[in-house]
Amino acid sequence: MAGRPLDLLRGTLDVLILKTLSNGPLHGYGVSRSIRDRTRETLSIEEGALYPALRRLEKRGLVSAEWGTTDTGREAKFYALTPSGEAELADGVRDWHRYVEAMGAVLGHPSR
Amino acid sequence: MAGRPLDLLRGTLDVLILKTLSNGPLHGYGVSRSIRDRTRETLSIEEGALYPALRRLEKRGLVSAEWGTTDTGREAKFYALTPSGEAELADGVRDWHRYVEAMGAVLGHPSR
DNA sequence: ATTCTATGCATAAGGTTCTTATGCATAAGA
DNA sequence: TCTTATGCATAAGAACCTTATGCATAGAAT
Repeated sequence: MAGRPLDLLRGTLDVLILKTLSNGPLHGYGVSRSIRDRTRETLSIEEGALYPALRRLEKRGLVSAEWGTTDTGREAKFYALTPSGEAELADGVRDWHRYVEAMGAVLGHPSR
Repeated sequence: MAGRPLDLLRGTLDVLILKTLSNGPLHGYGVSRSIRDRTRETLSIEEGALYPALRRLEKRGLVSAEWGTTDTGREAKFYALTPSGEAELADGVRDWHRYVEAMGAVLGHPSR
C-alpha cells in the first residue's frame, strides 16, 4: 500500500459506494474490497461504516438490495444503483470536485 | 461565488485553519473571512465550528492564542501557528493529497 | 436618529457518521 | 486443526459538524 490507511472523511463514503455500484451490482463485502483495492489500501472501509451506509442508501432509494449468490456460491446481499442513485452520484462527484478545488484554493494545488 | 456553499467535511477544517495561520497570526473572524474569500464562498466557516476548532487546536498546542487589537482598533484574539502546528499542517496537507488521490482512484480523475 | 450590516467572541442542543468492538456463520488454505 | 478470507449486522462511544442563541461595538445607510 501507499502509506498507512487514512480515516474516512465523513460524507465521502456514500459517493464511493455509489460509484463502485455504477460498475454493476455488488454485495457489501465486494464494495468494500473494490474500494480497498482501487485505493491500494489507502481507504479501508470498516464494516461498522459500510453496512449502515448501505442501509442508509437503500432507505433513501439510491440503491436497491436483493439477496443472491456469489460466484463462489455464497449467500450475499447484492446492491444495485437506482436512477436516483445515479443522479446522486453525479451530484456527489461534482460536489467532491468543487471541494477539492476549494481546498486547493487555500492549501495550494499539489506541485506535481 | 461558484455555486452554493458546501458543508465542511469533518476533519478538513483543522488543516484549513493551520494553513491560513501559516501566513501570519490572525484572529478567528479573520481566519473565517480568509477561507471564505479564498474559496469564493464555496466554504463558509460557521462560528459554531470555527471557535471550538481554534480551541481544540490551542489545547493540542498547534496554535497559540493572545488577545490583541486589530487594524481597526477592535479587540480580538490572535492565533499563531506553533512549531507543532507547522508539522501538523505538513502532515495534514500530505494526508489531504493522499485522500484526493485515493478518491480519484475510485471516482476517476477530473477530465480537465 | 435609527436600523441594518459587518466585525468579533462564545456556547448549547442536536444530528450525523465515523471507529472500535462484538457476534455469528461458512469455506478454503496452511 | 487453526488461521484467514468471505459475508452480514449491531451497539457503544467519540468526534465534529449545523443551527440557534447570546452578547458587544462600529460604520454605513435610510
